[in-house]
This record gives sequence, C-alpha cells and structure tokens, in this order.
Amino acid sequence: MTNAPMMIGRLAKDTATKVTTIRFYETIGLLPAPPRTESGRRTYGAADVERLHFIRNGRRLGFSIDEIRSLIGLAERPTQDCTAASAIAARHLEDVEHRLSQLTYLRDELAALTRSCTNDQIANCRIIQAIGGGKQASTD
Amino acid sequence: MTNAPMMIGRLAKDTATKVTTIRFYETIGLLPAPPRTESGRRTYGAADVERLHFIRNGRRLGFSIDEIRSLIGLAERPTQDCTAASAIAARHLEDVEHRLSQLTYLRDELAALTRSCTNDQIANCRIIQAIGGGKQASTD
DNA sequence: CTAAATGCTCCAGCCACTGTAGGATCAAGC
DNA sequence: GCTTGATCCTACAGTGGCTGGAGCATTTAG
Repeated sequence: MTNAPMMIGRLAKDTATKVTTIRFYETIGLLPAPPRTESGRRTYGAADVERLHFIRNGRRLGFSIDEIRSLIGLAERPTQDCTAASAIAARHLEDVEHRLSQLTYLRDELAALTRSCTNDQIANCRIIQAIGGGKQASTD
Repeated sequence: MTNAPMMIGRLAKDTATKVTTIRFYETIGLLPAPPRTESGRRTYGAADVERLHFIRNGRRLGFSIDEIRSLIGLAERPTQDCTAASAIAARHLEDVEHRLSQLTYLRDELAALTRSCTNDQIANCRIIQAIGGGKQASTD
C-alpha cells in the first residue's frame, strides 16, 4: 500500500464530501489542519479519510457538529466505557422520534388538505381556507 | 365593536408570534408596512391579524416563506381557480412524505444502534464502530 | 411622579454548509 | 516552451427563518 498523501479533491471524492465542506470542517476545528505542500496545498492521509467518514456518517445519522465532536472525543479514549456515547445516541434518537411524530401529524394534515381540494375557485378553495382558518372566529 | 388599532405586542399575542418575528416579516415584505402613531409605533388592524394567522398556519404546515407568498398572492385573486394552490400543497406534501421516509429510516438505524450498545469499553462500542465503520449507504 | 413595560432601530448570531471572486499552481498536450 | 483547463488557495457573502441584544424613546399603571 502506498501512503502517498492525497490532495483535498481526492479526499472529497473518497468521502463523498464537497471540497468546500472539508475546508469548512477545518475552520471549525472538526478536522485538524493538515500539512501543506510547498505551494500551500493541503495533504491528507488515511487517518483523515477515516475521520471524515466518521463525521459524514454521523451527519447522515443526524448528529449535530457538537455531538460529533463529543463522539470523536470519546472515540479517542478507548478504555473508557461508552455510557456517554450511548447517552448521546439515545438522546438523539429521542429527538428524531419527536420530529418523526410531528412530521407524521403534519403529513396527515396536509394529506387531508389536498384531498379536500375540489379545484374550484380560489374563493371556495379549501386549501386556502384551511390555512387562513384556524384560530379565527368564523365570519360567515 | 371598536376597531381601535392595536400595537405590535397585541398582534403578537393574538397570533402567538414573537414581536421580532412580526418585524422580520415586515422587512422581508411578507407583511405590509403598517401605519404608525405620531411617535413611530406600528398600528395594526383586523386584516393584519388575519394575514398573520394565515402566515403562521402556513409555517406550521411547513410551507416556506416563498410558498406562503405565492399562496397569499393566490388568495387575493378569488375568481381564479385554485389549481396553482393545490399544486403548491401537493408538491409540499410530496416533500414532507419524502422527509418522513428518510426520517423513519434514520430512526430505525439509530434504534438499532442504541440497542446494540452493551455499555462496554469505547474500544468495543458498537455505536462508535457503526458511525466510524461502513463506507455508508446513501439515504436518498 | 416614577418605575416597569413596551416600543423603536440597528446589527450580530444561529446551523451547516454553499458559492463566488480573484487569484496561484499543476499536469498534459502541441 | 506555451497554452489550456483542472485543481487548488483565501476571504467573504449568502442561505432560511428567525432570535436576541444594545441602547435608546415612549407609554402606562400604581
């Protein structure tokens, strides 16, 4: 295996991340500032690929940058027990479940809304009425 | 019924909206700039309450500001048919359903993750392994 | 009359990027 | 050697939809 350092474009391709996003992660300290070539280009190695994979997977799972920061911190202390890690995951799961139930309710509301539309005039449109309606006293 | 104009705080309470949000809606042109008192305070009437209710209900249903702008535009042409309005709602419903399926998938992934945790050492933690591991499955 | 509440403007910050301007450098082909 | 085009760099602005704060002026209740 050659350990030739790669440029940012290659790292981007290997991790399905945009180049600008990688630089962004560096500015917020989520990725370490890598060594540079003489002309100032960033050079990365296998460890960076791994770390960026971790970050992107974490993001894909909906973890915030701060949560990922914590998870990385934990991952670097392999002898500790993983209570803290599972707490982060559990709290995140709870959050996702909450959003899921909200979104489900929203979906049902919207589905009812679109089903009720008879493609009539705007003046009689149930969609417009339903959005406008709600708290107001009915004035008809 | 007196039609005394109300101040921004009252409008905020009546529509469960923050004062700053109302001013924000004005700056982006979602609410018209209202008349002012001599000392420069905004004064609102019943039409503003109605419009803000419409906006807030739209937001609650997840419509973007731009979609709400369109819906308001349509609502002001009551003789047109509501094809355009139902198209906006249908497209939004599609979007919500898409997000819903993504979030459901995410929930299942996370649930599996947390279930797999044995509260062992970090070095053996399935959560950390799962995030760091697999090259990843696309979620689209 | 005074103190609290409410109002005003302007501006910065949130999240997680994304995109642009305006360059420098590099690899390949002629 | 020269040009073309891809890739890289920095710095900064913009996205959406608000939210909060500083530092005032004005209004209202006791």
